[in-house]
Amino acid sequence: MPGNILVVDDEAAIRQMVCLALTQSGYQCVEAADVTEAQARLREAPPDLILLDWMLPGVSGVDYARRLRADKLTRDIPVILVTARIEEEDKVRGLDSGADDYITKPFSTRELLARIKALLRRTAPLAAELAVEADGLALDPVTHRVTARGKSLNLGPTEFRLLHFLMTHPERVHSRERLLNDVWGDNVYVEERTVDVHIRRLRKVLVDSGHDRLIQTVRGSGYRFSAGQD
Amino acid sequence: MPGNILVVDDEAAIRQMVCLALTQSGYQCVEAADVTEAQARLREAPPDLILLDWMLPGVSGVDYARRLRADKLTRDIPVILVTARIEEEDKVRGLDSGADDYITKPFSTRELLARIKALLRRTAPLAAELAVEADGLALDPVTHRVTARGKSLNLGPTEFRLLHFLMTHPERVHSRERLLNDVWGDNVYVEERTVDVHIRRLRKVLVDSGHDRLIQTVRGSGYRFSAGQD
DNA sequence: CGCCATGGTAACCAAAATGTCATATTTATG
DNA sequence: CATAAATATGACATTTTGGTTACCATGGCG
Repeated sequence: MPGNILVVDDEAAIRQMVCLALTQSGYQCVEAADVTEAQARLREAPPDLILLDWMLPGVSGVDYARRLRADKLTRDIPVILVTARIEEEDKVRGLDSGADDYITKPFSTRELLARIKALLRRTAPLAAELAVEADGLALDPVTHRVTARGKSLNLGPTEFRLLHFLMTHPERVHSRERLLNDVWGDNVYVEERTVDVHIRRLRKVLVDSGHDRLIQTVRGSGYRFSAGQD
Repeated sequence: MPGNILVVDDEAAIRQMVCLALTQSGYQCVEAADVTEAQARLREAPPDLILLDWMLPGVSGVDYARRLRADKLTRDIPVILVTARIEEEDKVRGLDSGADDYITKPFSTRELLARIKALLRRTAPLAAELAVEADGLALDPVTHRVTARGKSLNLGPTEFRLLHFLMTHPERVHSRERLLNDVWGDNVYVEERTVDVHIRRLRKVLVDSGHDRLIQTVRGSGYRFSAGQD
């Protein structure tokens, strides 16, 4: 369970308050007062999430966020931008700094924790190169291989990506729209029903080992991968 | 569409002014003069947001905010603290108490409305993902699952939305008209009696675990979800 | 160039969901 | 207790949704 959070804020009081709340909730917290310090902490130990103040002395938070995105090493670390005023909220939202979420000051620790939790849950499975396993069904992104109880299966590229996405984001419903975005990629226009067909093809391959039951239809909503019960 | 706001302030004049502004903007407003009264109103019908005066006779607003956070039932209700003056120290203390935002007296209704709107917008998507539980009946919007004491139930889409709405707005009567608006959506025209049928279908699923008793008929008014007694 | 693998779409079918109505049942009230 | 109003219930027709298959387009490759 990842829980390493880097807090970048120039106000010591805020930093401490946030870190207190975070540690009390079971996260590890590392503080940095500015971008330089943040870079140093980053090199020591890459965090699982960065909480970044919008206003920083020297390089602004937004610019730094952009820089984080540009760097291959930090590209995949989710960022929450902390902004000062409500009025700026909309402005910030429009900017493509690459932040994954925003929170406006003053904020409650409750809201902060909720957003951190939500973001980590959304991105945590993004530990992309790791092999996934569920109920005897194993998928290895590196070797590009899928096995069901040791027996190797043969999937097409799209089915592979689809299964990979589902396995790394289990137990939640994914609308066809989301799947198209996340598996097919943005700015790809295909019919939503195409998802059905690929789900079908995927199930077909899995049916021999009985793993097709892991891919569940949620009528009216989409599909879900679940290793647990029905 | 959430819009139920509890206003806690000992000055009747302020309360009334605020409530007037709120109702004119389409919110429902419930008043309370002190913490005791607030608790009573809270039990009747949990609001979607609480506007809380910092200075209150007896228990202070900050302390009360903390207490709201401690209680599982009220934990997720966003709070705006109304303060007379705000200094750095108070700000930190207040943030620590779990309030989500501040507004300093005197304030314009415009600012108040802006903050309320912003806060509701900020917390709505978060709230939409929160799992709800009452008396062994659990509903998780993310996985789209409903379980009664661990046993998973099967609902149709409409029954799911209906139950979700009822569970997130418990302890209050919902007219058929309101339910049609909130569950079916605006600009959908169906007979009011249709609500009865879906209530019926929902109850049918819940009857095995005995949870059907949580959905109560209020003759002449509508339906109510109540985890406590009838 | 023909073959094959892959992916997208359309068409058809089955199942589920939904709205409405007719009828039964309950409840409030005089 | 009779009556009317409100609600519950079951049945039905219709619509929506998803499963499945067939077919076509594309692109790599011998």
